[in-house]
Amino acid sequence: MARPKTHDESLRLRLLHRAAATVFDRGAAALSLRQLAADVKTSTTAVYSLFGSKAGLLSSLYQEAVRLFAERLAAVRPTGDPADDVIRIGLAYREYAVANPHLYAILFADRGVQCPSDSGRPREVVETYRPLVDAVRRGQRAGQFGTASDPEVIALSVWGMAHGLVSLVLSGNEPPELAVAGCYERALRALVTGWRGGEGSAAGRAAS
Amino acid sequence: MARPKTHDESLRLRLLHRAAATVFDRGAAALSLRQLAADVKTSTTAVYSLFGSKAGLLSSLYQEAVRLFAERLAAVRPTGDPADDVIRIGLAYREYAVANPHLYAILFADRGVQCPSDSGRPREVVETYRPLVDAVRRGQRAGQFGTASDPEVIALSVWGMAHGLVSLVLSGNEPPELAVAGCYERALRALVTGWRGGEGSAAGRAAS
DNA sequence: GTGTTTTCGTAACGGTGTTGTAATACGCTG
DNA sequence: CAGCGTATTACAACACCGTTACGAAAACAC
Repeated sequence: MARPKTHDESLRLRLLHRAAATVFDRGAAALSLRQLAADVKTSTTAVYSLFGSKAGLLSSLYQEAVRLFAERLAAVRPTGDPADDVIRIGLAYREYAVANPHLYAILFADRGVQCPSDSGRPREVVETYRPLVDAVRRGQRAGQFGTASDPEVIALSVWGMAHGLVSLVLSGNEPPELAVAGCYERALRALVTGWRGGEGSAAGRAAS
Repeated sequence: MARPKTHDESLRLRLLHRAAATVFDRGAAALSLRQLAADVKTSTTAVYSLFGSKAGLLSSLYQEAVRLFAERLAAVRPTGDPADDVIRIGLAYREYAVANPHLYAILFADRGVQCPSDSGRPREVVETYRPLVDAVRRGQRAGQFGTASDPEVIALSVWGMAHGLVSLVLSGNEPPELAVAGCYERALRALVTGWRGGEGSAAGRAAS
């Protein structure tokens, strides 16, 4: 009927791959559609016909990053010690973030900054912490965590601590004379220990 | 000697104030120097003679935000229960972040994104967690925390958990069926409890 | 060979931060 | 009081961005 399509799946992958490379080592802000199109020897129109907009391109990149992240966390196989599984998931979390800081930044970027089109759909990052919830649930059944709190709550606290310490490092807000790397695991273990006997045993009940 | 200066301290404050207002409710990305200059009825040159660049302006804004943040955390007066002081500092942390999300975002933004000029100097955010370290130190003396870890390490874990949970909320990565608001304090208390008896009492020593 | 239709590259639009340049407005001098 | 010197400012140009309108290109139908 008309001229043959060159904005096909192959070009889509090439664009995605090149964009991933740029974002990987220079960040999402350093990604220019003009430069990207020139690198892949096409025009900016290709990005718009294949991804809709720059936000759409970043959204596809986001999907890919989340997939890798979920794979990395799911690769932590359960052992007979669920509490230790939680720690190892936390370590894998940190490992991924340190290895791919810019992809990690895309994962946890502000909602407003990115994906203004499909902001209705929930972000899939939250799906990646399912293995953590499962580990906590197994730990509760094994008596390693108190049953006073839902496993989701305990998992969220671990998730928050991992994300917080990793974010401090990646954003350059690490205390100067104190390396997070050296106490990350100890902090996680302290938290796990704190959930053991149910919360609020020592300092609880005062406020709230 | 020449025409009178209008790019003086007064204009500097007006620019800073107007920029703060814009950043406060629309974020740093929505701040345009042209719009800012028009609002204050001057030219963009004023920003460059007073702040050097947009990054310089944001850096001044950063200083201001850090000052407010430090004030808010220092306003938590020590009581006879240091462990509870730690919790209350954590709650104040969250309160500030939720009340001023965009200022909080400036505080913990990527180093690369912002302040490319004065990136040599250490960031002052780390200074704001001094009250937390002090509270932990008092708690150790009172026997509420184990002495196996430096107070800086314990404080950093609390700092990380607060920052992590708050960041998850602000970036829109909160689990859908689970409000952080409802378990934030419980998580902090669990962590404090976990540091009580020295770390690693239950799940320790397995890895590492 | 002409028409039609789909597709794509180019160029333009409105916007940004930044910088070069020319006009301004005063103090000093004659 | 006129005019110069100069510090200081406003304006316009520059290079770049994401996005979009539009005309050219290409393959099929007749």
